[in-house]
Amino acid sequence: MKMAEKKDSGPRLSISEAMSRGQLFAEACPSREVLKHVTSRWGVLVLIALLTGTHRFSELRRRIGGVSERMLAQTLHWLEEDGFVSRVSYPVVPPHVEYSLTPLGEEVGARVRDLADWIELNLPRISDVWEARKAEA
Amino acid sequence: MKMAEKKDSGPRLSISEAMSRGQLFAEACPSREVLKHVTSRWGVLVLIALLTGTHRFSELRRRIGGVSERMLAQTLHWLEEDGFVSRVSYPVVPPHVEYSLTPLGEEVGARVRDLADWIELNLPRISDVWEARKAEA
DNA sequence: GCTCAAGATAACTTTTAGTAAGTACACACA
DNA sequence: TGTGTGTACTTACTAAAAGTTATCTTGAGC
Repeated sequence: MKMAEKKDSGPRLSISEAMSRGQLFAEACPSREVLKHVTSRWGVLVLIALLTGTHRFSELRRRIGGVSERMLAQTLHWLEEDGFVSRVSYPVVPPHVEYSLTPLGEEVGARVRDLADWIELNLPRISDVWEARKAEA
Repeated sequence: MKMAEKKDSGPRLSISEAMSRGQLFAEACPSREVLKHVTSRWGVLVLIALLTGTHRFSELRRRIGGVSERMLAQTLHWLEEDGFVSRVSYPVVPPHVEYSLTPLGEEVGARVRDLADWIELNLPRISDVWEARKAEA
């Protein structure tokens, strides 16, 4: 873990470049934590699912194929802590909890959906690349 | 034994629902694989870095704070396989390899950058949420 | 001949995600 | 009275992924 050349190892960004491009390239940037939650495997799907409105825990679980209860709970907790998801719990038995997006969550969710939509729309172009690579191998 | 024995056979999406919202909610959707590469911790940063032009391996390594050689190599390999990154290797010693975005990579990179930019721009709003939560605890 | 560089890779360790099970309580059914 | 069901978690365990370290290659420079 020897990072002796600290002065030389950093990115050579001018102040203006750093301001325009942000701090994401810096290791300790707090944005990375948020990005990690938002772009996590299940975070993406939770945000997209909640863009269509309020959902209960088990509705989300059924809708998002392959997610485990543990991961769904953890992902919802992350997104709630970052202020993207609002959690409303009704003190009834059996438990009834509703999850929805905050205004902040709707904004970030829209970007995530754009990215996901692009990928789904362009999947044929991507799988062409896969096929071409297989053919030449 | 207490849990329902019936294995969850996947989301019950009608064809029209599936077509309108895509297959991302289905467990076996190939888009998820692409999404995983694009939204991976280092994939995001590699795409954004390459949006500014061609870079060599060690330039990327220096620019993206905290990435290990192994992870950078793996991420570049994923993105190359998906057709987002073009790798040009010059047969010289020491090795000289240049990485750049394909047209496909520029398109997806733009979406990723939009998302990352939103997060950086709105980080103050998010950290307000963190602060408020800390204060009430 | 020794060291260095750049890019890659194999062996090893730590962190994270996924699996299975348990919890509490009301209601339905028998 | 007892069994079973649904809901929203939580905990303990295990499989998988990410991260760390060491090594390889090959010609140039010392």
